[in-house]
Amino acid sequence: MDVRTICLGILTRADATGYEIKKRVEEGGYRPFVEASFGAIYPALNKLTKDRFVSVRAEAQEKRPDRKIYSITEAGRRAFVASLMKPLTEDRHRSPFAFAMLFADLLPEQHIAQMLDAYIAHTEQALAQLQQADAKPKSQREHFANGMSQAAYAATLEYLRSHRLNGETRTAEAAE
Amino acid sequence: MDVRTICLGILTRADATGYEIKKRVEEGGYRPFVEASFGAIYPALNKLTKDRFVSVRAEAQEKRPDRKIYSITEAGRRAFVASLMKPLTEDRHRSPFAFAMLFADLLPEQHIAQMLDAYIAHTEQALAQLQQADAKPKSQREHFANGMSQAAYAATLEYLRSHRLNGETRTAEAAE
DNA sequence: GTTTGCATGTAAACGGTTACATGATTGG
DNA sequence: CCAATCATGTAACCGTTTACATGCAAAC
Repeated sequence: MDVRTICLGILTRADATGYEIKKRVEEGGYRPFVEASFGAIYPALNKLTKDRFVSVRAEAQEKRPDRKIYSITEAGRRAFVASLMKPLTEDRHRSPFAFAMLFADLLPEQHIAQMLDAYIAHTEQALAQLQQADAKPKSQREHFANGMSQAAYAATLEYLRSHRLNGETRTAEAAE
Repeated sequence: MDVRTICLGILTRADATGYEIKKRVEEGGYRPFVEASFGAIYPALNKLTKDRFVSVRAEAQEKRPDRKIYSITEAGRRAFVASLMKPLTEDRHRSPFAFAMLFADLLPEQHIAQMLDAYIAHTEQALAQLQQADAKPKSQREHFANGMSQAAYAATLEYLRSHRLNGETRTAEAAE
């Protein structure tokens, strides 16, 4: 999902500025499977405006840049739906942690333990954020998508917790 | 994990040509959390050679380009371990499917069903591949990393299967 | 008094993908 | 007969990240 499509999606829910779009991507139900930085969002919004997929109205502010509030147009809605309808690209799950684990035999035992702790903590956080987002009233579909992510995170956590000590024990045995 | 690091990792296991590195990334335990294309691998190997992290020996072949067999050097091993030791970047899970599901209310019911079926089939395949890779003798660590991915996939599948019909029923009710 | 939040934008650099070029061999 | 496998490599292009520029106000 490129940033243009992400922007269109967010704008189907409500009008927003570039700044607000970033916030919405970070919070709630969009994370963890989409991302967008300012450097990508602002140019994307300009291109969408040129293409007439969104319209802008500026709101003057004192001592601050004007708020540029974007709304999706009918053409934008059609383009967005069209992009969801055409065959989706595959999920891409890049995990430096999992990759590192494959080579854990090259790493000090202590460091592996730290990495595991950090990863578990991080996954717990992500899960908590998803649960929080889920608490707010949502459409059934959003609930569904959120639940899918929660299921994956919860299973990962359970696996890590139950295999952590085992792994250490086995390594200790192997060291004898 | 950039392609250079991925190449180094593969080469810690065994010498390989660029072509073989690609194959090993696609098969077995590396998928689904790493990827690398030829257009990335060959330049990466050239850079690694320049940096003395790998060495090459060419094997002449008739009617085919020479096989260039790469070996990791001591310096390469150290660089690889160092890159695993420094703070890892976060996992990035980009899921066009999950994103599309968030906006499923904009899509025809039939199309959603198709997307779900395709995604379930795809996830089943990925899980099967992981289980297959796991059947071959592996180090404990590789088994651990593989198991983590399997747990996540299995949980996702279970979730999708158990919520699929519910989703359809609810939608049918909502349509009345 | 420093950090965070608000608010927009540009430009250079980066890493990677896609398509192309070349071409014999084997298997369906 | 066509597709896939083996085998390397280049070049154009793409989207994105990162760093920079600007600057007030409120909260801690």
